[in-house]
Amino acid sequence: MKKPVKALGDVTRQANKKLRRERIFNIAKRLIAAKGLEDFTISELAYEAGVTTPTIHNLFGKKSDIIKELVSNLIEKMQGIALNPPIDPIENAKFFIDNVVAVFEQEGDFYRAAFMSAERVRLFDPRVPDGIFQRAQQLAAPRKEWYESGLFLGNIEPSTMMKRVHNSYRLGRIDWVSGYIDLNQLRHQVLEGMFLVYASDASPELHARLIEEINGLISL
Amino acid sequence: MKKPVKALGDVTRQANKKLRRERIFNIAKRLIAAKGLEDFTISELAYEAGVTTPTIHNLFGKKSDIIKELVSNLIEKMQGIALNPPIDPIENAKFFIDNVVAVFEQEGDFYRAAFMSAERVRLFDPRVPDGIFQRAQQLAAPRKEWYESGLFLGNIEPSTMMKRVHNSYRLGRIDWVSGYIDLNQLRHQVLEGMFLVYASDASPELHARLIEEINGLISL
DNA sequence: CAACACTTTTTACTATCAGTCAAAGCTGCA
DNA sequence: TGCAGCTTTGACTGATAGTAAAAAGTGTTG
Repeated sequence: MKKPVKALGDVTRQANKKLRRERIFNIAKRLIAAKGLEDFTISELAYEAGVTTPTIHNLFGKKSDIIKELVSNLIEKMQGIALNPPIDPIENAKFFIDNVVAVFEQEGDFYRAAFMSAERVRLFDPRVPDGIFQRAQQLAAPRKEWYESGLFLGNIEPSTMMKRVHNSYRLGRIDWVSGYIDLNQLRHQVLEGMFLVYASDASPELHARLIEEINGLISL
Repeated sequence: MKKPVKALGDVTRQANKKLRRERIFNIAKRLIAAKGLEDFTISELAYEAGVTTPTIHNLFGKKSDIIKELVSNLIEKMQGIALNPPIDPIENAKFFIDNVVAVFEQEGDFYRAAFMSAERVRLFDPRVPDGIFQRAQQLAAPRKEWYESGLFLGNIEPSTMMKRVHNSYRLGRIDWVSGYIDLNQLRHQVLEGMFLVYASDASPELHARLIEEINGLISL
């Protein structure tokens, strides 16, 4: 029985492979973002990358593996968002969506491709306990301080508020990924949705501020 | 020059053809609803229908024509909706969603397949003025009476309320079509969303009633 | 710098998909 | 029953994902 032996130049080879892989992966992102998942073909990717199709399969596995990889990159990046949000609900909402928009703006192609892929593989299935959906939803939960300080009246279940806030973001994102709205409209739509949800259980003071914010959005 | 001559038995033939077509079209709906547009193949449809693929093409044209037909059927059905909704906002919301659920329940396969197809061909693009989206959105507009009678305070633009109400329905429908939620959950989710939007601009009396309704939903 | 050992790419292939065409088969009526 | 025209089918094309094994390439070491 022979031990399997690593190639002598394995470290260098792996590094090179990673570079090649990265170069092709970026082309894949661009193609998926530009044409959608349906019209993204391995053969076109191979052509654009100047290699043949088996090379793509060698580097990435199946087509669905490319999609999976996009998705896992997405999850990684999304976990870096929204770490130190402001205390005020209105500022909090703005902080959240501004962060999201900034991230999307930087790598729009990638995010649109990744979200398309994610929907396709049902990554955001809300029925999975502890799945991505559940965790993302938690981020939308109203803070305890908002109830303690009387900003929120507490007549509506916090979990209900959370779901509705998350839904505002979710639909906005779907519309953006579908190409129906741009990032400005995304920001507008998500903020409007969040403010309206907050307004449904806000103290008179907060309610007045929210109304002002909502009406201010329209004029933009 | 010969006149093209209709077959002698043309009337009977056309009637039979319509029956065959309908039978296969129903199988197509079932397959699309069950597996999604991506995994719906002409060959499987042919196999399920007990014919060969050219027959499918003869009866329906291209695969995209089947999708188009689903979409045009959907448009037709949606135009037939002539509602006579109750005056009270809460009853109005329930009336709306109960109607929707009843319709979806009756022909679930068709509606899921048709909505998938509609998304695919961007039928619901909100940017098209006077498109389906815009017209559907109008149905969600709050009534003038609600402002005149003081049920709604009028601090938030009616058009804003309309958009948010419509969005509640829209996301619920997307989740149902995607298979994430069933019709009961759809009803729950859409009502919760509509009530929360209403609550953001409701008079104290209406607000109290809405809170009760929202909290009543949870226990179901 | 040449030879080796292993990696990487490619050539050539299979299977499945949508879609086409002309020939064979069938149907409804006289 | 015979036939005109409709309907289905066998046999095909071209595009797609994916695979196996031969060919080409690469980093290291003597």
